[in-house]
Formats: sequence, structure tokens, C-alpha cells
Amino acid sequence: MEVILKERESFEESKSRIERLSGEELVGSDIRKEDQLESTKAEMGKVHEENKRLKLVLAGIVKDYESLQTKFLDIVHQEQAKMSTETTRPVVYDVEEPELVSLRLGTSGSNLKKIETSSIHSKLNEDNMEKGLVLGLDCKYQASNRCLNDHLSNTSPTNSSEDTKDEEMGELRQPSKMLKNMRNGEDETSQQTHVKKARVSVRTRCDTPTMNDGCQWRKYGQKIAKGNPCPRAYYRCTVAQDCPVRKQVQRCAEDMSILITTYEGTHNHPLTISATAMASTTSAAACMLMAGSTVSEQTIGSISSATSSSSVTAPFANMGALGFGSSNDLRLRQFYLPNATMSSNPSNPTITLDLTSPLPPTYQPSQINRISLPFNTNQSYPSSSLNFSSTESPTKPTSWRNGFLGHVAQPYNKNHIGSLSLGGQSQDTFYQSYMQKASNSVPAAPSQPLLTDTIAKAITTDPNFQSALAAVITSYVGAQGGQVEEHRTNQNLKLGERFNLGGTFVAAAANASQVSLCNKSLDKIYSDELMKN
DNA sequence: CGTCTTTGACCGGCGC
DNA sequence: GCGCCGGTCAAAGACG
Repeated sequence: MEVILKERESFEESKSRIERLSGEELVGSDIRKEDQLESTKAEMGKVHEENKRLKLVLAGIVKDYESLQTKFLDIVHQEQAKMSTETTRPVVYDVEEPELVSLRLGTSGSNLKKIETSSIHSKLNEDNMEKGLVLGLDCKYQASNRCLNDHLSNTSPTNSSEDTKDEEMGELRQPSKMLKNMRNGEDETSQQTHVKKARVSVRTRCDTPTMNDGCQWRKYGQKIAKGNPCPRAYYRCTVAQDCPVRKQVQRCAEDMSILITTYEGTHNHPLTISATAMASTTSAAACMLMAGSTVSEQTIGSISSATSSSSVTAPFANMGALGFGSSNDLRLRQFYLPNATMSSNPSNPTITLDLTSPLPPTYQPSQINRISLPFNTNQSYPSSSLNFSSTESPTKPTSWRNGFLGHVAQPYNKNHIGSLSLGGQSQDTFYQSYMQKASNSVPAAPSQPLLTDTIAKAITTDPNFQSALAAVITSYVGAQGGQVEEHRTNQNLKLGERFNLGGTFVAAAANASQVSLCNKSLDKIYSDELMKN
């Protein structure tokens, strides 16, 4: 990294020298200038060559890293196989079932690698943020497709695809049937069973009955759950007929303003832009859960010496070691998951994203042995909010404090930059509006230029934004090294790339001036990150 | 009339 | 085996 930094400095020096030269008045001898020019050009050539060389070295390192990662995952899988054959297991492996789950949410070694690779390649080629959105969904589609494929491989060849679909839905409704299959030793099926039990729970402050996450839901049941006087509502995604995604919505017993939404399953259909935010976030969280449970079993075992139902936070630090936490997985690194808590309950692995408080709650009734996340370090600033419910309750927006969720940007809340209103414009309209403008790479002529400027300024000057960008860039630097350099030095960097790089908030500032603002911010963060690295 | 919500019944898992 | 509990179904009602 130091070498890169030096190269960069040298390059900048040369660049500024050329600029100085071109700006200078024609004083002095032409020969002297020519000499200077020549030497500078030679220097630049050297720098370019060195740059190429470094890129090659970096590519080699990345390749090595990937092969090591694959080997490591193989070892992990071998260990798992060993453990499953042994009748007596060490205590630290109590949470074996989530590991199985982790194999099925796109986190397993070879598959993961394929996805990562395709993701990186796609990222290199993508020119607009639309593709970025597709990327965000890509993970899920692949996961779900693989589930389907795996399922196909386990079903009779005479089954039509429709039958398969029906059967898959049937499995959802008949867990006992799935369990029977599992007992028959069909690993694939058993793993799929666990996949469907993987859940992402989101705690938000919301005054409306449900959180508007952009999807269409149909309520199919309601129950009073034990320990909570508030009824739990059951919803099914109705965007597609056979979409397996369900969610449970329940108010927190202790704080009625908190809405707990638990998502389960993967959408098998395209999502609207606003729906992508939550879907991607929950998907990422689920992946994180799976990866975390895979890599941290010993951590969990050693940290939580209590029962298997105790909960631990996501071991982000460990996640860098393999699986979804790998630095190559850019999609996931684009998510910022505040206050994430994992449940190591084997039969029901759940990750909780607590978006209701700046700091992780010190106590939650159903959760003990909480451990602070390394990510929870920057929460002393005015909250940046993502609001998924403004269409339902425009006067009382839901606060997504500290949240940098997925791909959807949302203006700051009123507390931060004063009165801020979309003038009755729905979120989707707003998103699509700016997304369209951005994808066309045409400087927007927004109906509310002052508003968007204000938003952009507020966003880009916010420390949370900077920290989020920093996190993204750090991962980007870590993952692809020279690519950021290329991004940064490209003055005509397309908005879509900025969007993908900077994630959520860059897109919020989707007009020329805002992008410029973001670029400045990005440049500053970039240089800071380089210094750190 | 079609769609969505409500709500009691039903089913399966799990602990005792 | 029994009861509790979470989750789902499906008929009936509400609503636009």
C-alpha cells in the first residue's frame, strides 16, 4: 500500500508539474522547457509502467487469496463432514445446523466463488446504477435458483417444473414432510430446509401497522404470541404468485413504537427500486448470518458458554476470513448493518438488525450474552435516517437511524436539515425519478434544485456518510486494489460507478452538482483510506 | 364482483 | 400421550 501511495504521489507530482508547465508564461529558454517536459514525460512513463506492474502483482495477490479461500473452505467442509459422522461432538460445535444453512444461501465455497467472480466482472463492466441494482439482486436470484436446482436434482425426473414449484411451496407449508426427507439422509433437502428457516429480523421505529418495504404483502394470519400482548401478523409476498417470501410483523412489547419485522425466504421475482433496499439488506444480513455462523462456531462456542439459545453478535472481524465476509464480495460489503445481532439457535438462525437506537441495546429480553459489534463505533452523530414508510405515514417518518441500507437513498430526516418534504411525491416516484436521471447521465434539472442540493450537502458532509463511504472504499481497496485508483483518477467517472462505489447516499445526490460534491467527499475519504492502509 | 382482511380451526413440533 | 405454542389455512366478512 505504501508503494501505491508513493506511486500516486509521484504521479500527482508529475501531473501538477505538467499543469504548471503548461500554465507558465513563455519565459526563459525553450530548450530548458523541452528538457523539463521530456524528463517529466519519461517520469510519467515510468510511473505508468510501475503502475501496470503493481496491478499485475495485485492481481496475483488476489488470485492467491482466492485460491487460499477456496482451500480454507474445503478444509471447513471436510471438518463439517467429519463432525457429522462422529457421534460425539465437542461442545464448541453446538451450532452445527446454521453451518448447513450457510451452504445454501450462496455462501459455499465453489458457488460463492463463482458468484463473487461474476460479481467482480460485472462490476468492472457496469456503466450505470441499474446494473448495480441487478447486482444487488443477483445474489438472491442465484441463491434461489440454486435452491430450485438442488431441489430439482432431488425430485423425480418425471416431475415437471411446475410440479417442482408446487412441491417447493408445499415444502414450505409442510415442514414435517421436509423433516422426513431430512431424516432420510438427503443432505441437499435438509440444507434447503434450513435455508428456509433463516430469518432476518428488523427492528424499526414505525407508527404505521407495517413498514413499507416496497413489496406487496397479503396478510394471511394473525396470532397472539406468548410473551407479547401485541398480535403477530403474518404476511406473504404477493408480487409474484409463487413467491416464497413471508414476513411477520409484531410490535415490541416494551416499546410499542418499535416494529419488529421478520423476513423469511428469497424473492423469486424482480423487485421495485424501493423494495430492493430492504430485500438486499435482509438478503445481505441473511448471508452475513450464514457466513457468521459458519466461521464463528468456535467463537460462538467459546464466547457463549451458556446455552445454545443465547445470542451473539455478528463476528464481522472474523467474516473477513472467509465466506461472505470476504473482501471479494463487493455486494455484501456495500451494506452497512447497524446493531446486528445473530441468534445461534440452530433450528432458527435469525439475525436482528436493530435500527431503533444509536447504540446497541444493553438488554433485550430474549437475548443474552450480547457482544458489541466492531461496526458500532460512530454513532454519536445526528442520525441519518432511511425511511421506508413515508408513503404510509408521510407525517411521521420512520427513523432508520444510522442505517445505510442497501441501494436506496433517502433524504435526511427533518431533524437534521430542517423541514424536508418530497412534496407529496411517493418514494418510488422519487427514486425512479433520480435513478432515471442518473442512468441517463444527464445533469438533472430537478423540480427542487435547492432541496436536492441541500440533501446532497447534508448527506456528503455527514460523518456517517463519510464513514459508510470509507467502509465501502476500504473494502474496495482491499478487494480490488488498483481499481479504486482507476476510479478515482477518472475525472469523468460515471454516476453509476459512483453509485456502486459509494452505495446509497451518492445516489441520493443525483445531479451534476451533487455528484461533484460526492466526488470531493469521496476523494477526501479515499486519500484518508490510502493513508490508513 | 374481485380483492383483501379477519379470525377461528387445524396441524405439527416440542417439552414435560 | 397431552398440552402448549407457532404457523398456516380457509371461510366469512369488509371494502372499494
